Amino acid sequence: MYYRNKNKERQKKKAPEVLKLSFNIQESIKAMLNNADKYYNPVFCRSFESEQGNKYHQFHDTQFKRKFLEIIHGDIQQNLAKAINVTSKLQRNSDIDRILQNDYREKHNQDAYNNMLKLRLKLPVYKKRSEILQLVEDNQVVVISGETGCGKTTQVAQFILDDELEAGNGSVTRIICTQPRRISAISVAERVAMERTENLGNSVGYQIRLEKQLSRDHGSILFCTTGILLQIMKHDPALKGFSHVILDEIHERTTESDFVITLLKQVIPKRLDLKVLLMSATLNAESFSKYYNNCPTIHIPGFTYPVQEFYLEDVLSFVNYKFPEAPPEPTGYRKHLKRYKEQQCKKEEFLDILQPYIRQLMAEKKYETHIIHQLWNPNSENLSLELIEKLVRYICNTKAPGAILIFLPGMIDISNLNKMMLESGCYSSHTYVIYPLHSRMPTVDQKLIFKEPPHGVRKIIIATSIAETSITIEDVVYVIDCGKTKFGKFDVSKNIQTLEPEWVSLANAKQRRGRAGRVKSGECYHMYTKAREMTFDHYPLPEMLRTRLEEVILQIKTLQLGRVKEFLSTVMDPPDLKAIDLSLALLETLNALDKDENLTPLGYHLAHLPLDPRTGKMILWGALFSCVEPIFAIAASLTFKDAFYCPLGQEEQANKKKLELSMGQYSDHIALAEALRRYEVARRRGNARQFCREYFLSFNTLKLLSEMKAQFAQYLYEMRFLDSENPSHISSNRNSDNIALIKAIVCAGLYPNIAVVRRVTKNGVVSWTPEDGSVRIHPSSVNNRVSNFPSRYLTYFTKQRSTAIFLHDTTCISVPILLFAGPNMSIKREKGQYIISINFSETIICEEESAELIQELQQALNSLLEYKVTNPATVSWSTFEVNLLNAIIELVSQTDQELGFDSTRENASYHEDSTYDIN
DNA sequence: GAGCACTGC
Repeated sequence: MYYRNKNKERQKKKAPEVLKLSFNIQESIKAMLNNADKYYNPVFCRSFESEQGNKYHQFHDTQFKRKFLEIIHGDIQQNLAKAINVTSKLQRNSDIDRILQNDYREKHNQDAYNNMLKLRLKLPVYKKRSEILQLVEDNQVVVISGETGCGKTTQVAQFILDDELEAGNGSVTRIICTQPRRISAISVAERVAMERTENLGNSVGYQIRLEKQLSRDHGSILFCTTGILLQIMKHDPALKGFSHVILDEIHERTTESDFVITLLKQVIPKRLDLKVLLMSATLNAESFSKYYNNCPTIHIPGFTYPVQEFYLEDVLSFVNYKFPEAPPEPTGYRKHLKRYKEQQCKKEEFLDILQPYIRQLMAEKKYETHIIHQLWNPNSENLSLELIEKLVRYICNTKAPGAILIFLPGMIDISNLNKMMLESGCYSSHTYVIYPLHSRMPTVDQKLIFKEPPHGVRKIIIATSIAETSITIEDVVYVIDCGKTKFGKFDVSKNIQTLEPEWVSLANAKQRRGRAGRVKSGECYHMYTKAREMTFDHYPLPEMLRTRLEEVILQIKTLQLGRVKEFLSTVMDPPDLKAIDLSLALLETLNALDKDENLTPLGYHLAHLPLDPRTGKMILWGALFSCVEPIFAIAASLTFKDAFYCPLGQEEQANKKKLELSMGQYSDHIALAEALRRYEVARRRGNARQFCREYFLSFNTLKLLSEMKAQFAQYLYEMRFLDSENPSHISSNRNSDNIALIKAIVCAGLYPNIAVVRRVTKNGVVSWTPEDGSVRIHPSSVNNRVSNFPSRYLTYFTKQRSTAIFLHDTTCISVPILLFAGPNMSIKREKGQYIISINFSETIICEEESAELIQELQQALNSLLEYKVTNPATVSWSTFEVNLLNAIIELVSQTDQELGFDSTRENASYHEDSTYDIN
């Protein structure tokens, strides 16, 4: 009874407020809308029937109209057929042939070149040179399989180039070679240029996003990321600019390389003179050959030093360790019951797989009984940092000098092991250096980690899978592989991204082992049994099967590859139809595709921006509303990565600094914008590095983000959505200091990603979304420890299920902002009041006239956006358009101040420290 | 109280 009363009381307190716009705002919206009738009705709200009967919005701009209709009505087969007849840059020119031939022959007289050649001759791949060249000569597609250290990445393109130069075919030879990572594209290009005793930009070049050193047009090799090749194919689908395409590391099965492989299958029959080389690790080379009608495969042996392997059973004989006993029986709670069931499942699997093996070990009597006893314990399959620490100590005490590399699943584990080691007192800084290595930790940007430590000091690196391929530390001799890795997936049935630890694949395990044998023979300690290894998958799941497909679909549409499902059924491992449907539905909601899967004008722009479609929409709004700096900064941070480090042991200080950057706005997004703004101010003053240290930010990331902002501005300028290609230009930043507006645009871009705050607990904030029910705010969000929110609504970009469903980045938004952002709200009249529901279980009660005005404002704004994307142009800040935008600005700003958000800047501003190019 | 790793004319 007491609780019921208390509850009632609570409900009373929560009696819904009725939203009413202030008189002034109502008047100005009315005046504006009256004006609007005259202005926009004939222009905005009419559609026209195109020749094909499809419904499109009215075009004025003929240039955009031409481009757009071309994409809508074209198809790849026609384009390829057309492209074949176009004369390419690669025209035979006997003068060039002769010059390049002499130039190449000349090299053999240089000592430097010949010294490099001596080294190259030692690579295993060199023994197969003539065989590879013959295969390429005889076949259009060849698969080259080879292990690390065989030299294929640096040599194969050179074999082809040198062969053609020598044969006098320089003018018609141009090789493009893709790499999955930016760093490798650059470093391979640099290495190859060095081997040819040239500077970059001659016969060797590279191109990655925001950075290039192109090679000459004839007789050359261009190393680039796979994404760049895809971009090239958008305007040169037949790849007329190239004679050879080499795709390296395709066994990694990135979405991009899988996509390119599928696309090339259509290009090959039309361009019989194009040679394609697919380079892969040995493990799955066969499947690529199969995919290309059993094209020939050539295998190249690798060269690495031998690595001795140990498994859990061996490790237990080196160190004395007891796994904790099995967990207690379940209690009645449902939550625990679920976990208990999971554990039972695991236990059964454990017994099925491992029992026979343990019996065999017993029979062989190779291991002592106490070890066998440990293996019987199902907890031996769980990650034990204690055991790993004991093993590290064992290696340090009994083995020869050499760096130790430890693979762990994630940040928490790295942090815990690091702490454990420091607190044990066994790793004095005179004899040990310990580096945690994670993409979000400051050590990734340090060069120190690659250096050999002073004599008598042992280097210990505690890393995630980042040290498998992305970061190579040469002097590693001992590898400890915990056997697990965190894996991002997309749960189709629940429509949610997940991140959970899983057993690695054999390919990962092999790669980890190989890290121990780069400079001399090494040792690898697997923290799982030989039996467990037998259950590992051969390879990780291809990326295309574990991510959302919006961007892939937009690519399919701009490349005019036809129906999405039809095309995706031709990739090597086609994604789930349900996953395709979910992404198609979202693109339709965003108005990027129409009901028939056709690209809309908005979709056309989103497909051309190097951004996720939601953040793409955000930057279009940012351009229209003239608040480019903060919005572009937020969009770049969300799709690329944010610059905030997680510094071990200083997490609290880092969180405080982030809170400071959020400027009392209850918003991670504002903190992202502010971080980049202050970085740019600091850079102009010459103290950017110091600023980054003080605020626990990554200098490298901020630098890239800043450049990305400029790239967005360039595209939008070319499309005429902006008046300047400089993102700092005053004309693009009239409203950059209006924080309420910034939040409104963030919300409009991220909509329908809205959550409602339910309650604040000791352990953080619990919120609610219609799709998932209860969700948590991630501890790294500035909003996780807020006790009193000015509004109950949050917008977010990333939602991910790990130990719970977390919203990683959040912005608290007021009701008017929510109304502005939600494009499909419905207004119902009930008991004399208007109830606005926003595709969302929460309803907002609104005073009648305000409701109508908001709805009309919404419609006018949507028409404006549609009109603008169809007829790209900037807003003329002196006309009706500006009245409409100002009315919206007023609407979203109004209650922000009342709610206690500080909406205007006092100390800091985008207009301070003026660097605007007024001209 | 916690984010494997990549990428884009």
